[in-house]
Amino acid sequence: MPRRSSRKAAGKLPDIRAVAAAARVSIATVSRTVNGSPPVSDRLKKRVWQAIKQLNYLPNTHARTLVSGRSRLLGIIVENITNPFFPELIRSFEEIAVAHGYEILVSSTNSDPAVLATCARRMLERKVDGVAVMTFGEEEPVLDQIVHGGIPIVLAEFKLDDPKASTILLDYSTGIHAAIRHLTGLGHRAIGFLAGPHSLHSAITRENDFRSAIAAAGLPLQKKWVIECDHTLKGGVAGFEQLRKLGNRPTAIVCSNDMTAIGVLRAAYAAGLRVPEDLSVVGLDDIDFAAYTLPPLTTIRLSRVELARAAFEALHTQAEDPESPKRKREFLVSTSLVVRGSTAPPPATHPS
Amino acid sequence: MPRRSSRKAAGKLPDIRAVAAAARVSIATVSRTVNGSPPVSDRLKKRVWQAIKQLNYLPNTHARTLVSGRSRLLGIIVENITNPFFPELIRSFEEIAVAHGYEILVSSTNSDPAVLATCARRMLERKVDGVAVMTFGEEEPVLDQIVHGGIPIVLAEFKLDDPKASTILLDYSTGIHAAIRHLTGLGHRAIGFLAGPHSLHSAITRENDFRSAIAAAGLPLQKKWVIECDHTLKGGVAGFEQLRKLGNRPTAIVCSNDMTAIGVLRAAYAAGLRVPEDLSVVGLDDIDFAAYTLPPLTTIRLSRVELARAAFEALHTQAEDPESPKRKREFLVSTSLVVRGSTAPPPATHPS
DNA sequence: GTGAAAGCGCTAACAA
DNA sequence: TTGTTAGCGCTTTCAC
Repeated sequence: MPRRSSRKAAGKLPDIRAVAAAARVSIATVSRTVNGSPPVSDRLKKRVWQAIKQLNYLPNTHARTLVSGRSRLLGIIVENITNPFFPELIRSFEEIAVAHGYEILVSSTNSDPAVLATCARRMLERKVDGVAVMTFGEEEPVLDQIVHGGIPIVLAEFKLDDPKASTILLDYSTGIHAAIRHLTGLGHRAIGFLAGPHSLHSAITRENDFRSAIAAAGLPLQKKWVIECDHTLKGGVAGFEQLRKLGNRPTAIVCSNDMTAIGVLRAAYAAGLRVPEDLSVVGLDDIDFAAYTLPPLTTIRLSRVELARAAFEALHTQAEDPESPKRKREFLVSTSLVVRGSTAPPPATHPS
Repeated sequence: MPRRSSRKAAGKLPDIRAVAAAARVSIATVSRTVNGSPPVSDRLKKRVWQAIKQLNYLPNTHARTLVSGRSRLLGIIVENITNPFFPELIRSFEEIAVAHGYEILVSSTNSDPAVLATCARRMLERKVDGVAVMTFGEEEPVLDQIVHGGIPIVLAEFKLDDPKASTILLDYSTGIHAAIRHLTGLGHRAIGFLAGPHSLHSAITRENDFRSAIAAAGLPLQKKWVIECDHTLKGGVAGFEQLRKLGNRPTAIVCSNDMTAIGVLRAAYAAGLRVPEDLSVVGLDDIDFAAYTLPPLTTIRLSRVELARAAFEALHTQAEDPESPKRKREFLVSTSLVVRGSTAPPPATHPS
């Protein structure tokens, strides 16, 4: 086995001492070189890098973390990894994090507070440098744990009164108002809303924004046209069924998220209704899939990239520069309407 | 601030020494208690747990890893997290891992060997206890690095000649043969195949299995009906377009994965063709979404749960019990046909 | 059963 | 500029 690693006792990975020995310098010099800490001469630097390459040395992050107190690990806790919105968010977050030399730890709570507690514990044990809590729910009590662990935290739609906490505000209003204007412009006056579970802040905010947009459009709000669903595809199917059972159903439906809207598409098809000719449907999120439903979904885009970027920035600046007084504590991510094929003028015949 | 943590100097998290002091025992006893190592009397055990609870103590995993050499961290490298198959796989893998007290590190290579190399390096630095490589591609050279790092590894569809390596074999053949039998049973004789990128082992295996299934059915293979796509939805759209340009197109199309099949559904709709009346479509994977396409997709199921379970088992047994001679080195995950709405008898009129 | 003490591999003071 | 050394928080011999 003519491998470079055969020089040392087999089975043992090279450590900083091995590198120091090979480069004939002290371990401090190796450490400095690896970390780019200033005072190292080019001559030694070169010798060290050569030894590192030769031995195939990789620094042990655990040892590093132990002494430096920084793990370069970031946690992200999402509500439900089954909803495509979240993998997309995680992916953006990971890309940014890895580009900055961080690793990420992912957890999905499935909206279960007990699971959230476990997640928080796991993050604390692994000494993450920050946690992004993207659950959009009722989380205050458990989060306490993280905050008291002294770890930077960033939340979506939730303010925590702690210097280590930041908040990302989601401006659903802009997108939802645009959607309603789009619909009324098309001639719709009967507009329903399939809401998310009321246990989520975001769901309530979205519903409220819908109500105010309807009011702003001068439309009366039909109470039974606002139905609480659960942000899943199945929930959307069920919600639409409920709406259909009503004597008069709306000609357009706005949904609290895309999965719900896709459920409506599905249920409408099963009921023999054509979208958008017989029924207009609007989603919210603009998951990747939305462009490929049949018909392509008109939806309110909530950029995962922006959200991930804001979350990372909040954590990163807090971790790097905790004292900075000018550190941003609040971030705003906006929404916008994407018009595709699931909306059209209402049928000419009066709706029943 | 009447918090339990106020007893110690603020700002500092309780460590094992603090617990030992509070329980009036040595740190060794605390360690033994936490780890469930045998010789600790119930009396002391109780005192220790009480102190732990009281101080809200969490062991530092990095310190633990440093001394024990085990990180309880498992890596999973996937080909493309954008394909819903992979988030679903990751999720299963995570569930199993967390249930066993492991944490996971996720990486997506996007089929780029350079990224794979980076991933491998990241995993090595974090001292993972094992890596599941679910890229289904050409990876031998880089993987060397992991193997030489002495870390257990499990690959999909790829055998590595190393005692630390295991393999998961995918039995596509069963499912694909079942699909062809289903199609011929329906009356189809003109069957096309939209393959995956030839850079992936799995894509080639799937294509070969298709060819042999066609032969087994006694059908002639139309060469131009086998088209290389790229396992994406867009690729499926393009592949179908190509097929449609042919004078005579097949009455049924089997796709190398579900995303491709969904692309075909989409493209067929755009072309004014009805599925399954005018065209039958079969996918492969059975991603969660497949049940909700319009129409629901008939597909060959490749269980993510089984795959994840096999991957975890391979890594876990190898990590826990490396010497065991009876350790399984090969795992088999099978496939099966799920008949839904995208397949039906071919149109009565002869295909052009 | 329990405790004292020796490190795991590394960074950061402090000296030189 | 470089080297020496003292831990980071924990597990694990080894004595008691």
